[in-house]
Amino acid sequence: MTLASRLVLLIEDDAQIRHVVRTLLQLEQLGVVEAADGASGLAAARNHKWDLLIIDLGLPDSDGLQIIEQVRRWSAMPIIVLSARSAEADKVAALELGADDYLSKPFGARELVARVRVALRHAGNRGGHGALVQIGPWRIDLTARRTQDAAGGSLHLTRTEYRLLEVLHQRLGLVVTHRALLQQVWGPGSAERIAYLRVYMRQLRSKLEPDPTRPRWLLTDTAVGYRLVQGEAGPSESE
Amino acid sequence: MTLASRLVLLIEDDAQIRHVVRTLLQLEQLGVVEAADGASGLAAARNHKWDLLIIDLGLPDSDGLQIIEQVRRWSAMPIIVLSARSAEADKVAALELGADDYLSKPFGARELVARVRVALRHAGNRGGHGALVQIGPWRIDLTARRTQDAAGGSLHLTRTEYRLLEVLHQRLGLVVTHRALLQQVWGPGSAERIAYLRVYMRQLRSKLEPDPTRPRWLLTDTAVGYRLVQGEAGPSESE
DNA sequence: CGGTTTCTTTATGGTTTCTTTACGGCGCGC
DNA sequence: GCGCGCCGTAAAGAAACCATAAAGAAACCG
Repeated sequence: MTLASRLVLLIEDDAQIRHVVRTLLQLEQLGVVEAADGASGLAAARNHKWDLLIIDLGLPDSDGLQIIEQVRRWSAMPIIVLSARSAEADKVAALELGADDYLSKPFGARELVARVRVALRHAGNRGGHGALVQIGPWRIDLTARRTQDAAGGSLHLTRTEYRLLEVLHQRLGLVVTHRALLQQVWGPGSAERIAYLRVYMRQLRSKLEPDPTRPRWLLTDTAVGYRLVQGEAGPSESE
Repeated sequence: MTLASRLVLLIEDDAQIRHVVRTLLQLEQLGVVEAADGASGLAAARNHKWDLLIIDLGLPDSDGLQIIEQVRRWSAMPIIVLSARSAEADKVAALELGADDYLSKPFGARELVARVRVALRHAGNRGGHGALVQIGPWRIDLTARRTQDAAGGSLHLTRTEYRLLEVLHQRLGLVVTHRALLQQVWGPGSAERIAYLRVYMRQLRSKLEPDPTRPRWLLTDTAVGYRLVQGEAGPSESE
């Protein structure tokens, strides 16, 4: 997850429609998870943080309206309703319960995509923070590109430095090979320029590590790669 | 803020539809102002602060799509489109230009009301009223578009400047990428004109920052974007 | 319609960030 | 304890990026 892509939960019993919608959303660079019935859909809705919920009202096991009501008890995520029912009363009911949009089947592919974009546009305005990495005194928000300590002091890192931390953080605690780092940070074709890594690792250490000569969080695996470990304590010193 | 204080601008040439919509909205405790053509509608849109714009695409004097595009240049207010055209291409075009919803005529009264409520719900969630930004000596009311200091002195900012601040404020403290800023301020298709950003950031800094050379609130993230930070102290470096 | 504000576009010089190269140290196998 | 590979460190040139000024174009307002 280089750029944390957005995640959509799709609750729909008809496999064919599921496939169509999934394909459309994936073309929009969206991650899609499917649920085929209300029960598993509701469970999935609870277990992750979604950027959008698309739900069919005509589910076999439960009423889609009830699911909307449930979801709205704890989440403000955008909800788009798909439905075979096109009666006005159905639309009004869904919208009043907290849905943000309502499409009657059959719907056009491009219209669906456009309305999904609108929903995400709205959601995008609610700014959220990403995962925090803790390195010594520093708390690093990789998505916001912000690095602060407990006292509120801030530290400036460059684009490449954040990128490197991002890749290391994807494999938190595990070693990332030179090759993998170079490819993910500098793109394919940079696989042999290990010198970059040395320069940037040093740079990061001198910015983040209290004692850059004895790193506790940005660790070297000689001849293999580098590794990021998290936590206030870091690996204990053994002198 | 009560519902009664919300104002809706209705741009629609058909007097009959105007009457119907006005009646429906007034039953919702909404204030309604009507415009019968595009030119006066656009003028009205500029001259007041609206909570919602409802616009017919089939205006005699101008293209409704162009009006949407214009309005989005300086305002993020919700826009609902009414249209006799029900072709998918029309819907997609309107939604992509920044409309939030699209109803084809004939539409049901209750559905219109429900969708209006959804639009206002979104607007209500957005930042809220009295979104004040404090930058140095200046207190900026983004919704009212007024800028004053403690002594009562006022400062004039242009539409684009306010819009830029608005977008930055939505992600207060976080980086907003060049691309995101350009798209949200200048519309889609302006993604490559970073020069705009440079010019306007400088303009804002020279108006707002006590020392524009050394910005404390409007910060640059080289090769990434810009960010707005709030607070009297400003950023503190510890490098 | 004419003056004024606002927006767009371009050129220049300064700053930050990236890349490249060189050198000394450390550890490991011989 | 010696050679070899790998690592950390430093620094300087190159490239990318940014702030600034200024002027022409467009939009706005009376």
